[in-house]
Amino acid sequence: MDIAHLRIIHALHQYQTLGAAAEALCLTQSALSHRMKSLEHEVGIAFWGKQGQRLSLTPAGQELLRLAQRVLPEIEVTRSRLQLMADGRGGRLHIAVECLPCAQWLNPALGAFMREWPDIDVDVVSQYRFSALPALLDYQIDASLTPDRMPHGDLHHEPLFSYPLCLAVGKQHRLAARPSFTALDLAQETLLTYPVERSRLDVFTQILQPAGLEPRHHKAVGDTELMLGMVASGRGVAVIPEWLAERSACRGEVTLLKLAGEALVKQLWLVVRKEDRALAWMEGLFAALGKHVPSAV
Amino acid sequence: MDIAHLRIIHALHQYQTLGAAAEALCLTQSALSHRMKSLEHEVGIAFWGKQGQRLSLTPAGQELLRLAQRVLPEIEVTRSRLQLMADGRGGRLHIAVECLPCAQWLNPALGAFMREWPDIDVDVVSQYRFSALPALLDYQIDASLTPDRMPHGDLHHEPLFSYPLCLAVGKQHRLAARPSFTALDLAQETLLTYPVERSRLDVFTQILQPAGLEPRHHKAVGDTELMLGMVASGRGVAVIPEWLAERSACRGEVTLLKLAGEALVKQLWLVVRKEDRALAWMEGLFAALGKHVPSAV
DNA sequence: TAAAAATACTCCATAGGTATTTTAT
DNA sequence: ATAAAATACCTATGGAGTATTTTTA
Repeated sequence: MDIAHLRIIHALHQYQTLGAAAEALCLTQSALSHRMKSLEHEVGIAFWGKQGQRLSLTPAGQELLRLAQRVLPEIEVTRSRLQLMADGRGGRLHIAVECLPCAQWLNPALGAFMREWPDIDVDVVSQYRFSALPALLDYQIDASLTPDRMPHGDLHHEPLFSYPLCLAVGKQHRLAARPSFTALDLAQETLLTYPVERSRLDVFTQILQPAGLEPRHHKAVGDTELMLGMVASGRGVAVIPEWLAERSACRGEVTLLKLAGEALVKQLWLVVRKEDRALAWMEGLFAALGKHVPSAV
Repeated sequence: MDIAHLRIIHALHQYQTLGAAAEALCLTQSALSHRMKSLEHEVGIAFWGKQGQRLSLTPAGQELLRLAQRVLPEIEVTRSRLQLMADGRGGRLHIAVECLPCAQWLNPALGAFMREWPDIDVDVVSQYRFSALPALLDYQIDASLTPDRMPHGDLHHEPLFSYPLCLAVGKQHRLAARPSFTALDLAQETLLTYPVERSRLDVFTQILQPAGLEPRHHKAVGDTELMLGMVASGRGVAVIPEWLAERSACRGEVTLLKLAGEALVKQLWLVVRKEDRALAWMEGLFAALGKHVPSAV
């Protein structure tokens, strides 16, 4: 049994005569007759009987017709989706986000892209935190938003924007008057971080651990606004991307200090498969994200 | 796009390697590779990428897989149904009933058949009252239960049983003591019939109209039990199949009179397409119905 | 080197065409 | 006589096989 058989039985039902059905299918009456006869021989049952000049479907033919009516529309949907993908107008963009604040920036930035490319199936997923690389290569996701490079010959890293990490402290904090901070300063503080392992927190990997220090206390806070609120009220300090804290700083709720010496600069990347890099809509995505670089940068 | 492509993508997903999938499909690895490549060229998009030795499905491939997962089971169901029909084990038996009392007899009689042939899709329909013949030839129904022959070269008439029509009157009725009745007797009565046109009522076509007579009153009653109840209480008389009234007569609620002269004998037929006549289950149906001939006959 | 997919090349099965016959109005 | 399906017959496409090459772990 083939899709062709379903097309034939469906067209016959629609156009009543084999000739008309054949024309609709860009085939000849003979071809349709042949094809269905072969299936009839294969399964050993007739699909129609001659009712004068008319053909009417036997119960078996009606069974086949029902299958056609269920299945053909689904096939058409898939065909057109594949066509859209092939034309570069449609596609799937499932983005994995590794860092929580990144998602906060990403969502509004995606809005413009989705308006411009309505046929792209856009989704943001936060699973795959550690396995973005294999997930990308395995086509489970189509892009990864991350501050860390994941070098691989089949992957393209699109730079989005770079930004310094800085220390947010409350207005009244003893460090607020200082222009910069050191690892030693942190050792006397209550440090607020996102609730992830230390190995994924730059404060530890880049600042504290190299100096062999520990913060006085360490509290995990899941929400950025909440975290900045705690900083504002003096209940801790936090090392976060400058652009994330900028708004709070403007409102005068917190003060931002750069790291003493060379500032700790991070880079945000969008990692995609090389094969997808040149797609028109992928270029569109890069452009749309480029236009949403945080004003603080 | 073909069912084969869906089978391939499905098997690949299930067995992980093309070789294993090919084995499951009784084909070679080369065949699967070829076939999918040709579809890839046709629609212009790749369905998988090599991930080392492993193949992983691209978004397009996943789209195709989803179609396969939806569609293949439906196709299998239809295939097995057609196979059942071809083997003569399955099939469809939609019976049109023309006369209301016939249906009352039919339903219990079908029970035994359905137990014996569980794969037959049995249904009783009361539409097609006047168009049973074309509906049969057009495969809209598969059998017609009727007291009237409908001669046609492609139809087979299976005789079920014959039965006399008789007049049911109340115990206290003036005719109750008589052994038989005439058309003239009816002219003075309130006649109860089923709510259908006169041309389909034997009382009129066979008895009253030949004698050029009319009943005093004529009331239509849809339900047999109700009708016999009205007869029992003297509110009318009814000409009905003897086997239908037999139960009430036994209970002494009504008295049955034969038509004077030669009794009016009817025959119940099951009309089916000649091509279906020899099917094993059709023979089974005839046998099952034969065993349910009303005891009164 | 082993295991897998892709490719080159060949073959033949069959889908589909043309022309004709059959069937029904 | 017309309109439709079935059939006979032919052709060529393309699906599937074997053998080989390429890729990767």
